[in-house]
Amino acid sequence: MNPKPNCRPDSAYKIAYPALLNSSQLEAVTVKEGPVLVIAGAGSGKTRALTYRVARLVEDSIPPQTILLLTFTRKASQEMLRRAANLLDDRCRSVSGGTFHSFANLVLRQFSHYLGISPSFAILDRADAETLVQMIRKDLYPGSAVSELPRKNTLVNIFSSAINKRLSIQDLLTTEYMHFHHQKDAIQAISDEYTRRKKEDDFVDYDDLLVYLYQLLKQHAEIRKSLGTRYQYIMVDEYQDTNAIQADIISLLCRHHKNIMVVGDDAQSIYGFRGASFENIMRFPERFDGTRIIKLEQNYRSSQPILDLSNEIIDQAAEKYPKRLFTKRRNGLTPVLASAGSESHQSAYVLNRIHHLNSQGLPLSEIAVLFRAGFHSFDLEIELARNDIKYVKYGGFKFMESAHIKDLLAHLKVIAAPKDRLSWYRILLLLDHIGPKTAQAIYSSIQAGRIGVRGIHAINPTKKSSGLDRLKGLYAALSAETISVSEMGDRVLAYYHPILASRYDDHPKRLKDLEQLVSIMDRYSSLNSFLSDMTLEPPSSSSDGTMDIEAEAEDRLTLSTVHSAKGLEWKAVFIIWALDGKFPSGFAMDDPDAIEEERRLMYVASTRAKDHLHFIYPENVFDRQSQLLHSKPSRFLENLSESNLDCISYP
DNA sequence: ATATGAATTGTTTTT
DNA sequence: CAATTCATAT
Repeated sequence: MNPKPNCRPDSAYKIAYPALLNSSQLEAVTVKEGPVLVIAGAGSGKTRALTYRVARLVEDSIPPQTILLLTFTRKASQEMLRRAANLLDDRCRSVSGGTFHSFANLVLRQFSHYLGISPSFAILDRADAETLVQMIRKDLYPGSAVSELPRKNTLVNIFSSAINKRLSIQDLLTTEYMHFHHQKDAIQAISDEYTRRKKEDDFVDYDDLLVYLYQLLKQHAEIRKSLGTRYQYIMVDEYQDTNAIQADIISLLCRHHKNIMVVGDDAQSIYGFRGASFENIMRFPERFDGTRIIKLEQNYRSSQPILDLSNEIIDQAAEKYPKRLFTKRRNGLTPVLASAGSESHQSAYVLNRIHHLNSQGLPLSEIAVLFRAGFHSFDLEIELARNDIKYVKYGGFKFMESAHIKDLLAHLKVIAAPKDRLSWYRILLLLDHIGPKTAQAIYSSIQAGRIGVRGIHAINPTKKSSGLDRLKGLYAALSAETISVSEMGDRVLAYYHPILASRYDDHPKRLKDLEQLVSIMDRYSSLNSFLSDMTLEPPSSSSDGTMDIEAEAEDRLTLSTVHSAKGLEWKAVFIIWALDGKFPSGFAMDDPDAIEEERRLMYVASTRAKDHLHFIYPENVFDRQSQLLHSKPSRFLENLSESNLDCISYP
């Protein structure tokens, strides 16, 4: 029944695996070769299993560099490797780990010439891609009324979906964007031009990272072999949230050894909007012959009542791997569904319960408030501040996308990638008397010089522009050979500060952000790695980065979108805006697949809780978007057994 | 060509 | 309600 893939006796290992793991976990940890699919329910110790497997492989004398651990965030892989190192020894720290995107970045920088792209390509984040698309739209269809073409945000969504779902733009428009179908030629033309300009300006967007990596592996057998040899043992976490390209990358990477373990939970697939498909995990065994399937079903996190409710929520899902979570924690409190009169009552309810739990000795760090969308917590945040409760917020607002941060980074990006047109435009447009036309002209002459950033010195403005002189001064200072990354940050900030002050009324607040960014730079010795990290793994919370150590020491409440709460757990969890039309989002209402994803999202939310679980919804909320009055609780919480959910009214 | 002020519009989730 | 687009003055 329990195969022993290793010949060494248990006693030969430093770690007492059999004593520390249940039998399914142990199987996942000790199986060494071949394709393995681990179906790991919420809270079933999948992180634990992966961590121990890393340690086990290393203990079996596998060179750590040949182990590749692909995770959803870099933080997740770092945490696992840290834990593995604590279990065994520091060798585990040299295991290769990161996200698909960061892995692709690494490989592409090395092999870019095979693909005909520059090794110093700049990575476009979402906002950059939108800016570029917008420029193209203006060039190709000048004077076109707003309503004639989709907005830039929509255009980028279309391009990205097409790639991630492996559809042509034409097909995608017929299936998902019928209302834009009559503009298919224009949309296609913009897409083609977008592709062309990315090539021309050495830009690579998020999707390109994956597509290029795929092409590299597909078209160049020698690289496939070399990378396949370099990475002998591959593990992928959160496999339910990977898309078709990522699955193909995995296939190619392990074509020669088949040592691939993927771990995931189809019931927690919540990134469909990004092209993730739980088909991936469902069809893994078909794709890899002889796949061993291991199910982790014992839940170590939640009490039985919380699990009963969660099981009931997911039971109504249309499609899933059959599994049933169980726990030994028989006793516990029944989850509560509270209807509040208004949003402020909802906040009052949360505050009230937090005070109560806190006074019973539960630290704030063991409590989280979760919600569907970032802005859902605004009212609560005001109340928390008023009551002097410290919190960290994850998800929603994107620090990296605020204008002042992008301004500062643009000044650094052109040092690493002097061709970066978008950054140059951004820098130049900040100066007085320089508009789009002048910026374009200056950009052209900088490029004509072919001497990188120094090209700026050759510019002789027709009009007197003190701004341009200051800019030249900045780059003269920055081109000193010995300057460190954080010194660069200081210089740019000193240069940018007057511009900041003249543009924004709230510049003191923004200055603090910038200072924080510069202090993050302290940790980097290379500008390039700083810049890649900032686009591939931007700080995820309002107080990420600098204050990591203090933040960990300080007792804070967590606010988070459900998406950003994936993989985490707390003793007490409050899910606010559990209102039909908010959660599920009104957006998903007319699409059955989208509703299914919302259901899984609710399942993810509820399974974060160990002991206390509360759902709250304000009654009678008028939604201007849909012109509807929302007054019912989330449909996922309706028609459940009465014994599983306590319904109350507040106040 | 650029700057400024008025009108309009569409609002998730994230690498 | 903030960000984007449009129209007008410099």
